[in-house]
Amino acid sequence: MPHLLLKNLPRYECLLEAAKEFPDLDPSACEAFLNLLRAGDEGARVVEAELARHNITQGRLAVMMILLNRCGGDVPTLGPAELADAAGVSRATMTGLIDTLERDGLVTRDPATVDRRMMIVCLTEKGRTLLQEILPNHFKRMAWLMSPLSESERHTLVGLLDKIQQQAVLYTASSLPTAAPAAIATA
Amino acid sequence: MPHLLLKNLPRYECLLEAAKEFPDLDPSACEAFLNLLRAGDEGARVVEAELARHNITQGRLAVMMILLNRCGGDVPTLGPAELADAAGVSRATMTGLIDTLERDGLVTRDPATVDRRMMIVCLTEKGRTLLQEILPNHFKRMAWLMSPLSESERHTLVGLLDKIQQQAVLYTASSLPTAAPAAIATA
DNA sequence: TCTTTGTGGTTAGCCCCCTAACCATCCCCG
DNA sequence: CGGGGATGGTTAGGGGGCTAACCACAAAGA
Repeated sequence: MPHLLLKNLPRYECLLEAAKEFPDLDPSACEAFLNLLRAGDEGARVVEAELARHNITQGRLAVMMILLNRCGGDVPTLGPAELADAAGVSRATMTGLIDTLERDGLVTRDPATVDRRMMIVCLTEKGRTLLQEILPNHFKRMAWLMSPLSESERHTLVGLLDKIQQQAVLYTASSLPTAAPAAIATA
Repeated sequence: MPHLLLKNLPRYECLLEAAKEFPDLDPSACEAFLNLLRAGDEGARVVEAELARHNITQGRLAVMMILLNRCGGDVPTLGPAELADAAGVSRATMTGLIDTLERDGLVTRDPATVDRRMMIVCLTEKGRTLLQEILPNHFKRMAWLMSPLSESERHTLVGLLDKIQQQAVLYTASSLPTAAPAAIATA
C-alpha cells in the first residue's frame, strides 16, 4: 500500500553531495518531493491502520462514501463506470472493489432494467451501518493527524500542495505526445 | 499504484455540509489531508510515468539507488534484509523486487561465503548504465514538478509536512496497544 | 433498417505490497 | 559442546492497482 520510497530520507547535505555528481538534481526540489511522498504515505498508513480493523480499505471506503452521498439522494442509478470515474480508478479495479464489497454484504449489484448493459450498485443496510460505525473515528483520526497545524498553516499547506498538483496535472495533460521531455527541457 | 481517493475532492462547502451530519469531521483538517494524499498521488504518478518507459518502478529504482550508493563504496555485503530496511518495505517484498531486477539483468544475487544465510545483491554494469541513463531525467522531473514553488515556499512546505509526519509516526509508535483510540480521544 | 461506433461491465495477466509461516544458519550461553 | 533464540531469505496466500482484450448492448448515421 505504501507508495514506497526510502524509509530514512537522505539528509540535505547528502543531496548537496549527490548534486555534484548529477547536475540535474535540485536539492530543495528533491527534498520537498521526498517529504511530500513520505508524509502522504505515513498519513495514509495511519488512516488505513484503523480502517483495517473493520476489514476496510481506502478504496472500499471511497466507494461506500460515494454511494452514501449519491445513492441516498434521488438518483439510484450508479454503475461501476461512474463509480470508477468518481473514485479515480479504472473500471477493472472498480469491478474488483465491488466484488469484495458484495461478498462482504456491504453493497448490492443488480442489473438495471432501462439499460441492460448497466449494473446498479447500492449500499445495503449493513453497509450503511458500518459507515456510521466507522466514519466518526475516521474523521477523528484525520483531525488528530492534522492537529499540529494551525488553521492558517493548513490553509498555507493546501495552497502549496495545490500548486504542485496543478503542475502535475499539467504534465499528465501533455504527456500523450512525446512533448513531455520538451516541456521539461523548457522548464 | 495510486493511493486512491476521490478524483474530484469535495469542495469546502460540501465538507462544511457534511460536518453537520458528522460532528467529528474537521473541515480544514479533512481538506488538508485529502490535498496531501492527492498531491502525493499525482506527483508520484508523474515520476512513475517516466520511469515506466524504462520498465522501472519507484521500488526498483529505490533498490538500485541504494545499491549505487553503498555498493559503489567499500562494503559490498548488502543483502535483501538490509535493502528492505533501507527502502522501507518488507523482506518478502524485497525478494520480489530483486527477483524482477535479477530477471532483467540489472542486479546479481550471489550467496555470501562468510555467512551462508546471506545473499549479496550487486548492481550489474547494465544496471549501472541504466541508472546513468534514467537519473538525470528523473531529477529534472522532480525539479520541474516543484518549480512552481519558490525556495522559501519549499522550506515552508517541508516544515509543515514534517509536522504531519511526526504526528503520524507518533501514532504508529503507540498503536501496538489499544492506546491509539485513547490518544485520539485526548487530542 | 442495418451497420458502425461507442459505452458498460467483466476477465485475464502482470506488478507491487503485505502478513504469516517456513527453513537454514549463526551466535550466545548454560 | 549443545540447545535455544535471533537473524537471513524465501514461499504461500491475499489485496489492490493497471492495461488490454472481450462481449453485450445502445445510439447514431448511411
